[in-house]
Amino acid sequence: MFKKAKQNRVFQDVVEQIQDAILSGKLEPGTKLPPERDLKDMFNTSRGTLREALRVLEQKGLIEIKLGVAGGAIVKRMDSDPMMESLALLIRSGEVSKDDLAEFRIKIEGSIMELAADRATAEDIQTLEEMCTKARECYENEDWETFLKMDEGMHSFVGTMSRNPIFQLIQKSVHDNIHRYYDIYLRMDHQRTLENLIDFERIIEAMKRKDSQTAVAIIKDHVKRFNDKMSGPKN
Amino acid sequence: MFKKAKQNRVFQDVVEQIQDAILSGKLEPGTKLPPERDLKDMFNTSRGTLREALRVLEQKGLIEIKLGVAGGAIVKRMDSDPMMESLALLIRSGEVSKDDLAEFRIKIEGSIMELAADRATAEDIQTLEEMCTKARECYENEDWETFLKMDEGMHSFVGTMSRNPIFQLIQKSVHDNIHRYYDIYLRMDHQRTLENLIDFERIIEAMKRKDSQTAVAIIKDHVKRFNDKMSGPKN
DNA sequence: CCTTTTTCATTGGTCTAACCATTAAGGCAG
DNA sequence: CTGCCTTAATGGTTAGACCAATGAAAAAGG
Repeated sequence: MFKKAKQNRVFQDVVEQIQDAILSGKLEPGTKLPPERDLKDMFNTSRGTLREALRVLEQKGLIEIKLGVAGGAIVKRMDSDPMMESLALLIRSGEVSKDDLAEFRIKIEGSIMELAADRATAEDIQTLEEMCTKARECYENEDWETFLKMDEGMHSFVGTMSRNPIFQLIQKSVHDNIHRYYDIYLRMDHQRTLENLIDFERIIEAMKRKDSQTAVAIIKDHVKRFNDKMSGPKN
Repeated sequence: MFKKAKQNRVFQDVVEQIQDAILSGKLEPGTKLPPERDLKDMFNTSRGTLREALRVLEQKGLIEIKLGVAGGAIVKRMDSDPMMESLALLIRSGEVSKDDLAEFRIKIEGSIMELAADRATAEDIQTLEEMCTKARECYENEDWETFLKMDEGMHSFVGTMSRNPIFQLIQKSVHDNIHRYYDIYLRMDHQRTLENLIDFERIIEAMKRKDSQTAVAIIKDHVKRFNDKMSGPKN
């Protein structure tokens, strides 16, 4: 029936005022807020309290704070960093297991691939082909490090092709956390490397035929094989 | 090649130390941290700086701070609140549109339903049936408010049935944000109310037959119709 | 006149020391 | 026993000072 009466913490009021100003567009990204010593007077508070508010806003990803004479709090454009961090905390705290993440990744990469294949333009496919060609060169030159980057680049580009920012940021969050905590498994043997390459070549072919379901099936299998590799050694 | 050398902000070091202690399990949920005046001595810092660190940890959802004599910082069990907040900020800042969210919801509810239908136990289905029966009673008594709650409850329970915490928390985040910002569209006419009910009754039947694909198709169509309703009036 | 070095004012980061506000627990009056 | 009151612990806030980083202006050098 009732909501808990709001806590009367001064810094929270400051946070809300600045946050609302940013979200309502009154403060656009790039705008510099007045220096702390001015802000504290505007809000009629102390510098310590004001700084607690700024700390919260910084953590939320709404502002960025720079040092020095031309420094101060600058309104930031929102990105997926805060979301990546919350997901990372859920993983590291054990609320989310490796298998949960693996299962989630199969589904989400499937959904992304379906959208991407349906919406692929000729330019998209060409870009993807070029990345794939470069990856093949890395494979033949046995440059595994660059190969891994190209591989991740292709996954990421498929996310872009979905034309949906939520999928993009979720895929970014998932990949970021996989690289951060399951890095060991990415050092794969060469057979797997070749398999990855072939997967993407087949996906591109399917995209050209506008055959999204085949593309989805390939990527799901692709992720599933990676998960199996990951499930073996550890945990 | 190189990463930006870490900023030497004292409070960040305090945040990292406490965060690592929590994530490594040295500090379990429910543990009470020492009072600020003791902590500041342990970290050899000032109270202001320590409080900035606590503010960040509070924002991350790692601790909860209570007032009064038995108060202090208590280690919290991680939940989806920080993620819901980041998503809310992305929506409110305009980085994510209503249509993006709608499209995402169709895919994610489909994935969730597939898992839920595949893993449904007899008890799960019975619980869902009971919720559905209650919802029908609300419909017949024209108690629309309670009906909405039951409807959301069923969506949420399907999330639980997926047995995957990531899907659960993402669905929670999406629903929370829909209710928060698109509340108007939830006041639906009675025809739609009845449609919702029939959808769930059909989903339960499909689950009983272990026919996950039909269940997926129904929920996707269900969400799609809601989205169409939502797309009409505003924005 | 241009380039390099130095100076310096601005701004965030930290510290100290006090006082205010909230709350649980125990004591006391009825 | 009930209910009010006091009290001590603890977070919340304030004020004022100094430190550290940084970019811009001034000075020095070519």
